[in-house]
Amino acid sequence: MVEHRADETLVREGEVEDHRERIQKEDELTGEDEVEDCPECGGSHLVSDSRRGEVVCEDCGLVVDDVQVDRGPDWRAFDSAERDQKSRVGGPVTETMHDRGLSTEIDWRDRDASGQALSSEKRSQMKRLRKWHKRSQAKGKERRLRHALGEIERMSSALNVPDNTQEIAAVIFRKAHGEGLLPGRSVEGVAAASLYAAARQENLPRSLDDVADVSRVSRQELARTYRYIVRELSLEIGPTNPAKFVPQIASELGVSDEVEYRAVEIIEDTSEMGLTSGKSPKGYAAAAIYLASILANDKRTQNAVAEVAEVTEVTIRNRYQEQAEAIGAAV
DNA sequence: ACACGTAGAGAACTGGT
DNA sequence: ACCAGCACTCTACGTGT
Repeated sequence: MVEHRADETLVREGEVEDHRERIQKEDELTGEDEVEDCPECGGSHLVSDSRRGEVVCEDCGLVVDDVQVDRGPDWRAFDSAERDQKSRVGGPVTETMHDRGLSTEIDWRDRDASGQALSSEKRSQMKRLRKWHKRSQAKGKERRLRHALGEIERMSSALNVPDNTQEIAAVIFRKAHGEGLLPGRSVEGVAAASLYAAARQENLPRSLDDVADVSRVSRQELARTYRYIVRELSLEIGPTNPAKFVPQIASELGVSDEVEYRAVEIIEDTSEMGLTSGKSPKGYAAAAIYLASILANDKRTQNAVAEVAEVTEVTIRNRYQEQAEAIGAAV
């Protein structure tokens, strides 16, 4: 009864607290902090997320600055030994290439760098080289990896998934591959599931349907594979905290700060009682805002709230009554 | 107009076999 | 791997204020 869907819309009981702590830790690490006002809506909820390299307005969702450059190293070292180990020079090593980008390309054309045809002696030498190069590159496992990473890249670009999330997907796939989770499952399915898991981990709003649409597997297979790899790799996928949806909906509705504040309060209080478990976080947030708008004398109609939150009135009705009862508010 | 309730459909999860 | 059962959401419609 506690969790009956692993869908993106779900909140799992017990994970909420853990997740909150984790988010807090992450925030400390990445230095997520408030900056000026949003040029679009004037809201004061601009948040700089250096982990994702974006400055985003929590009110209207505007990405103010997505080319924020992280000038620091992409690793952290705590002593000099570690620094020696992690520091590196050379081309960027990327997880999205099957050999992490450490490849050598040998052109198939028998031309030298200036376009001149090669001598026959050189030609046969190149032929030998190509043969061994291919053999060393793409035998068995490696070929599958390359196929999968190609898939991840294709789906990522179709879904507008940022590069770093793509890299995370690649890491997840490598892990699944390394743990021997592939036999019996399609490479495409695991690749798609890895991408979906990466998006979930990064809190990117990509639904199962979105990913299934661009993948070569059915939604069902994707969901099954996703659950499987999450379980087998013990991936920590946080539940979606309903409170995350509050600023967006509140600002679109144009309610007072008090409503927003009280809505978050309602969510926090009631989720402690396990009311969010199994419910759609967005619908839950919408209901809290509706209830808060009544309590704060800044009432919006169910219809209006339902519209901006993209849920139905029915859902709001059901949720807000539970919430009202739970916090002992007479409505 | 707005709020409320309900029925039936549909999708998705758990647990059992 | 399939099936039954089930909580949840949605659509649709009727009723009450």
